[in-house]
Amino acid sequence: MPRKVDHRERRELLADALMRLAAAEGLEKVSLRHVAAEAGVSTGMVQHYFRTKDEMMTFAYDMVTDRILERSMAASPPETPREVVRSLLLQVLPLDETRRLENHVMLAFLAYAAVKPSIASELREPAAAMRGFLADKLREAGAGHVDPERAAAGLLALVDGLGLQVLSQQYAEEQAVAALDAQLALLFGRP
Amino acid sequence: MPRKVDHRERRELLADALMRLAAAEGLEKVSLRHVAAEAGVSTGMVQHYFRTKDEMMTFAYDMVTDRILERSMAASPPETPREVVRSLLLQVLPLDETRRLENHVMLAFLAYAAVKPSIASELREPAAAMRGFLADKLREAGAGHVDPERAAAGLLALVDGLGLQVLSQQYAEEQAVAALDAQLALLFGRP
DNA sequence: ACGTTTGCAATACGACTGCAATGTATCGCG
DNA sequence: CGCGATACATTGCAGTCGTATTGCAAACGT
Repeated sequence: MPRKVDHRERRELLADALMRLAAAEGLEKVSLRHVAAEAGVSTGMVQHYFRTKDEMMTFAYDMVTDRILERSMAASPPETPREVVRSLLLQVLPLDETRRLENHVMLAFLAYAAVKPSIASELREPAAAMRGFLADKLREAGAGHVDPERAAAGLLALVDGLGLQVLSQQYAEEQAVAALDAQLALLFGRP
Repeated sequence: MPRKVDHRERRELLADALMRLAAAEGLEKVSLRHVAAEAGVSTGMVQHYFRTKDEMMTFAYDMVTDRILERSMAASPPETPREVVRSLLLQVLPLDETRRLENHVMLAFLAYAAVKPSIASELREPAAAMRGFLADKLREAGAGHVDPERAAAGLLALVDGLGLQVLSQQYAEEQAVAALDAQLALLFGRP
């Protein structure tokens, strides 16, 4: 049995347990032992697949960003640029359980990255990519009277902030969607 | 000597040490001993003024929110509603060292509150107050074509998101200010 | 067939944690 | 002048943490 395991699969199993734990009890409760218990395995196995805790953490973070991008690309049949922009931004908001989990992990990692410059740099590249993609779509949509780059950055900051407020239960999900749509209406005009 | 100490003052001294620690090394490094060391006192004294760690944490959080509100109220000579709005929102962005510290603490607490409903509820009230205040100013300014409540919520989410990105070094300070001004221009028209 | 590698379990270690208990010095008050 | 309350300091405890070490069974290469 031992030789025949998929490394990637095991690591994702453990990272999923980590996410559940982080979303339910906070990042501070994430320890090798707790992750092992949540996943129903021994702590030794966790150590086998992640040599250090930091390795486990960054793997989980990378997994989350990958999944968000993946999902954003997936659910996009040929639509107008405006619809693409909206559906992408909706993928970032915590509107269902998986996205809630992802937002929790992202938030925890952002708080961590705010203090560890090494993590912060790793985080900068995918964010810039997404901003560029958004800006292109905005240009296509021809929201002529605003700078696309700035508008893209503003939209991303907006959904980040909205996600923050939804997670901390200051704001309901529908209100967040409404706020996003209001901003899109401001940029594009009424649909 | 013992009887003649100002309780509030001592607690703020300790909370300041906590903030410095949280901003420099992350919330996870905040422990009774570290706070004591940072403040240059014994851990016993910390225990004397905060019976539990949670008590210390919530005090620090309350202190931060109080200071932000205080500062927002203070630096407001009679101005146009638009200027009031802008200066208030600028008070939230991490544009100098004290505000950077405060943003760090707020971020860490938000991540914490996303998991502890009890903290989240304590956090909801001042946020709603600020939103209401902002909405009033927007009404005064007569940005007629948008719902003031929604615009206020959107602006707060925007500065939250911008703060997040500035802290995690994805975005420079001037860019954040520019993004805010762009949004204000969108709402109010060119100054 | 067999030794090496891989997958995992169990345990031990030193550092650190929040917290309680205890001791001691200093003040206000009767 | 006492005497209780306040303001600390010191120490100890039970627990958790990340990590290193060791052990062992199963699969593979030869």
